[in-house]
Amino acid sequence: MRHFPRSGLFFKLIAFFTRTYPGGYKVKSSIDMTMESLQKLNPQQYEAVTSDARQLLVLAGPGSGKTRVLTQRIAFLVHEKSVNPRAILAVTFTNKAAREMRARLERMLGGSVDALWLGTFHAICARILRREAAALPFDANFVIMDADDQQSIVKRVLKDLNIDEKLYPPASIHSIISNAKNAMQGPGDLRSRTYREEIAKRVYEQYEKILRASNAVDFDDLLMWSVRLFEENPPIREKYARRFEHVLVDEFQDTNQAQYELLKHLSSQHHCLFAVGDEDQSIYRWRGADYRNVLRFQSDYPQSVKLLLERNYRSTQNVLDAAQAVINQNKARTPKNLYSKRGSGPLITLYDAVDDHAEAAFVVEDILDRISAGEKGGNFAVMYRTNAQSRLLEEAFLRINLPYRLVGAQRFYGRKEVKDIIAFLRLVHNPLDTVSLTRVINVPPRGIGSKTLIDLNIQAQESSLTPSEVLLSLGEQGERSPFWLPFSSRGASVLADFGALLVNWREFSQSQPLPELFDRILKDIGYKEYIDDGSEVGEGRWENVLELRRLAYEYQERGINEFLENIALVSDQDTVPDEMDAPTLLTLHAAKGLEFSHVYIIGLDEGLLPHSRSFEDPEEMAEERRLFYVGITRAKDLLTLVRAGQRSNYGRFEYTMESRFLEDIPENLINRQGMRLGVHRVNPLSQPRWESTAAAAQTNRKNEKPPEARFKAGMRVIHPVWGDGMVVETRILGNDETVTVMFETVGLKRLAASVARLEIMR
DNA sequence: GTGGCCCCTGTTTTT
DNA sequence: CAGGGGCCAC
Repeated sequence: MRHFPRSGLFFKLIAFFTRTYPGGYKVKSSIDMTMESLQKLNPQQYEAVTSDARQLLVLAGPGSGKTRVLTQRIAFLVHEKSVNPRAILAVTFTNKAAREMRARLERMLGGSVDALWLGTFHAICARILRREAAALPFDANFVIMDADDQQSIVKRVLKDLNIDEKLYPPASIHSIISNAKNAMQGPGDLRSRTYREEIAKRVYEQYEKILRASNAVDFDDLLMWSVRLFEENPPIREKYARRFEHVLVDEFQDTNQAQYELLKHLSSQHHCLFAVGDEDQSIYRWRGADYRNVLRFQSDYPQSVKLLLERNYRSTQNVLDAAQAVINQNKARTPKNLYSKRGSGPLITLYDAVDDHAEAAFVVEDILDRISAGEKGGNFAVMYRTNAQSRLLEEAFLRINLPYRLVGAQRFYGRKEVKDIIAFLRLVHNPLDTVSLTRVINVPPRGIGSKTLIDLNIQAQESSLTPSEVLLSLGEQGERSPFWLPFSSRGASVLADFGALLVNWREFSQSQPLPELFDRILKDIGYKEYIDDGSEVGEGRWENVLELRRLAYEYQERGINEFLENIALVSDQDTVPDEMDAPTLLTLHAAKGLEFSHVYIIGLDEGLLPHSRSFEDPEEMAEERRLFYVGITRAKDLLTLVRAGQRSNYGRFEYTMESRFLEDIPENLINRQGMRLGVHRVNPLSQPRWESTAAAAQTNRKNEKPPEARFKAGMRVIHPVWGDGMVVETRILGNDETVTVMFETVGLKRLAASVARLEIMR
């Protein structure tokens, strides 16, 4: 290894030079953050960043600065090894991580690093496939089918093949297809020893036909086709492999077979592969991730160097001890000894709530108390196993008027109204997209039911066209279209009407920017009237559409293609509103890679965490444990574990058993609170549930229940979270005062005076 | 042939 | 409690 001077003077000196790299790339270093921060690395990190080993495997415990190492490594390569940024490829787990890393690199290197390839596997693959479309069975503006689309394709195929959905659930058939793709298997590679396998194979074949006919790929295809492209086209592979002198991957433990092979292809010329990961944080087995890639890496690259990062910079020792106690129960792992120099810190709280409502109430009240005491809202996170658990939390947050941020792309993009509009846009962009066509052809209802749809498909098939082409012909030529006669007169005219809309939109989109097209579609189909029935729910739906519209605005310059691609590839973490200083609600999966000062993990009950679906399979149980481990290790200072003695699973109340994982945490690290110690304020069984939680929220706020109006319009007030504001309106509702305040930061809010802790300013 | 209504079922995690 | 599918009435 080349010795590398660590003297501060030297670093400051080189900071004044403008360096020129082979290939003409220039970076002007102003303040040399690269070198300055290099000094702050611990010996292991320093070794990882500066090592000359061609293949490096960094096994990094949680909070050990692995992202930092990755970023520094890139900066080091560019700055010290004179590697041209265009010769570097770095793979991150989320788009957000990629964005942040790019920003950090630009700061460190003092210039743009546009030439560096940095993104998720899926985004990188999409980029490659669009570039190399000429060698592929689809063209460059293919659309990407999401999980929903995939499911509906499978359903359609099952219907076409006359297969009973009850016997062969679409989800399970789809997972067979997905697994096959992750293992680089086509329909022909699938075994067919059982009837079930035979079915899956046949569905797979048809499924592929639909994708190709739609000029579409699914998530798994992005990876599979990229690998296949490289396998079957050595010149193309060499082009990329020659370019990428250095390939770096984050979250390596969560790569699947296709991703691993892709990495090997991409680094097949220079063989410089830098992988960072942690077996203990592998939580995506169910989607094909295989932490044994870590072992494969070592046997594929016998020369590779393995480094361990064990020093934790994030958490207190109590948190780490609990985490270790939990993960140590898993066999077959590289033993690590995490240590922190942050001191033992406070005990871990385990709160035993009577039921799920009390669970949510406890969390929210605890957070409110701490925020009121001056803590920043953004320091808090509440984590759970299943998305459904967020609901009670949200209700509790709303009840006490505390803003929160909910993480989850599905939450937004999975909504019907959002999916509808996206489907319209996709259809305009790519009329071959039959999945989208089927989705929206009768939205809002325009008289195109199943019979007409079947006729349309028959017509299309008989003339070897796609349904959209038939539709467009009807739309353009009306009665003169060759397809007019075969339909019933009613069918022909409703189809022609919709076809005409589509024709217009397509023309319109040639000359007009995306937001204009967006508005035009909404107007033409009367979408607002369709979804907004004036109710609160309806208004919410319309607001979602407007939110999507706002997003479309951001893509005015970049265009519809990028808009659709980014929508298809958003990850949950991409949806964290960074600018907002409020507690974060997220699944344990979405929490990977993040950290918070205060972490609450709720639902520590058997069946939820660990989830009941993992009971039979020890491998899955081990993954549940890792998931819990990931959650625990997100906490910097305070960890609070919460469970509920009973919860309403589907409609009915059920008693729960404490999670087995809790037994593994030594008692001396835990401070037990809740039901068992009689801390509960209200007996939930004596009253209706909603009242008990509302009452709990009230009684908890000790004194301030105003007998009469405390506030007046025009008063200046201050809120612990939203800051300064002015009272707009106030009125007495029941035994409480409702105040409407215009805040400088968040605008208009309506608050209950007894709960909101508004302070009047002079 | 379409659309609305009712019943039934079924709950992990997501690029 | 919600979404989807099947059935029945216009």
